[in-house]
Amino acid sequence: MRRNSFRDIRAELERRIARRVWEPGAIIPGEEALAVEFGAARATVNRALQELARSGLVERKRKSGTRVALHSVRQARFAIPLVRQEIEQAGSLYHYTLLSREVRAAPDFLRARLALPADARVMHARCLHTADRRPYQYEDRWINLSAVPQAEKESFEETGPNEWLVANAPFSHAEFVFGAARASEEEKAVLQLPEGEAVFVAERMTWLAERPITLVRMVHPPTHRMVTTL
Amino acid sequence: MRRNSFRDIRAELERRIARRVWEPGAIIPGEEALAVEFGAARATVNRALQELARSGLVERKRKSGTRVALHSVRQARFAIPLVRQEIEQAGSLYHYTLLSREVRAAPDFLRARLALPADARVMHARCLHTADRRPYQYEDRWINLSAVPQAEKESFEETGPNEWLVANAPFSHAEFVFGAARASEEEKAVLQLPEGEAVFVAERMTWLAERPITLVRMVHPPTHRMVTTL
DNA sequence: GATGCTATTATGTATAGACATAATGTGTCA
DNA sequence: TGACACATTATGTCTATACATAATAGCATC
Repeated sequence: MRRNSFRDIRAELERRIARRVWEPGAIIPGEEALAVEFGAARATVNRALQELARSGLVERKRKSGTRVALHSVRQARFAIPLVRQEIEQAGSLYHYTLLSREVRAAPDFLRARLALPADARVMHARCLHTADRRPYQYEDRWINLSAVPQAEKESFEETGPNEWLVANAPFSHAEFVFGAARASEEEKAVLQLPEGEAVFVAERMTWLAERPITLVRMVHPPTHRMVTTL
Repeated sequence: MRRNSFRDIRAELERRIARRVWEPGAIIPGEEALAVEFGAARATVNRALQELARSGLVERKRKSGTRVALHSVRQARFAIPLVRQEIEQAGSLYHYTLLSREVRAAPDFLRARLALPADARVMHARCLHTADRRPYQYEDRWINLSAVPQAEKESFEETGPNEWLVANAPFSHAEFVFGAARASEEEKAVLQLPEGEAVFVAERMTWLAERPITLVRMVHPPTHRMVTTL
């Protein structure tokens, strides 16, 4: 019969926001008042409110207080699966091919995007992932060798850099960019697309504690769909 | 010169994982031991570790302890802003135009996707959202009038159905689909795109407690980027 | 009236101590 | 040997208290 766990408090606050007990934009009672109401410590209420703030349901500002977000800018989650898993879960046959692998100085665009020093050495790998022998994803990857020096010893003939990095170079922070584009000549050739076809492009940059790890551009045929639920 | 804030501790733990002080899969010292090491309370260390666990960098289990995650299969979140906010936050001028509005029987494809009965009546609205007078998003929306009957009274001349629905029809469940495609004739005309251009397509279906509310197809020019961080 | 200091206030964070809970190990008994 | 109760242990959570910090309002000053 405990009503004072931070989960219970969070759930009750969510309920009140959903039922419009507190209108969007309205200021809700302070931590102290809620603590009294729920018979809990302020720290417990604080935890509940912090989680609501993180999920975007409320906005908090010192001195001002906590208010229900105006346009509940809700957040959706999507999983970041390995290509292999994604394909095998769909019941298809996965196959990986390394197209090229090269160690070189970082090109300017890469240095700019990952904030690398002028003399940075990187690995550039291009790969193709197929599902049932049909092109599924063209992977164009850059790895910062000063952050992941062991990568230089890897051939990536059997295992792709994606799987290798997941197992050997954890990351703490990532940035994703999704978009559409017309297929470049190279993409058209690798993915076996007709002239002028559209492609779905996902780019990912990852860092581990401020150190840039990798930038990858993943290009899919236009049949590809990224699905997520809320 | 305090090194005992939970942020400092979290950062230091991230650093050690990054530098392989603790290998992936290895068990790291317990909260008590870390608290002594950092000269902080156990609760502070706990908070740091919980955040690392939430971001997927470590896995925690009672009694067993905390270990560095092997395959950090992770989830990213992305915000779902209103188009207007998205545009205004970028410092651009937002403008909305209703292209068409029609009440009709649900077409077959819609009945299939939203599981509507044969006699379902729906509203079909087509809108254009511009940023600095340039086409930004073409919105093709279907609203289930049996779930949201008040929508029939709305003209949607001034306020778009998106904003109206957010304020008037809460949803409990949603499904998102993202993809790329070649612009259709209609999309090409509305978004003023050259022949054969690619478009970024986002579709959203929402339900309120099993009742389908709306299906919307949002089409963007290929310059559009959906960005999210982790 | 504009500027800048100061008090106030709500949230943010840290702490010690306590108890809860889940997973694991261990010993007992049939 | 196997089932089951019990002890152990690391994480999970709550409390009360204290102080930190950001944002605001009000006052004083120029």
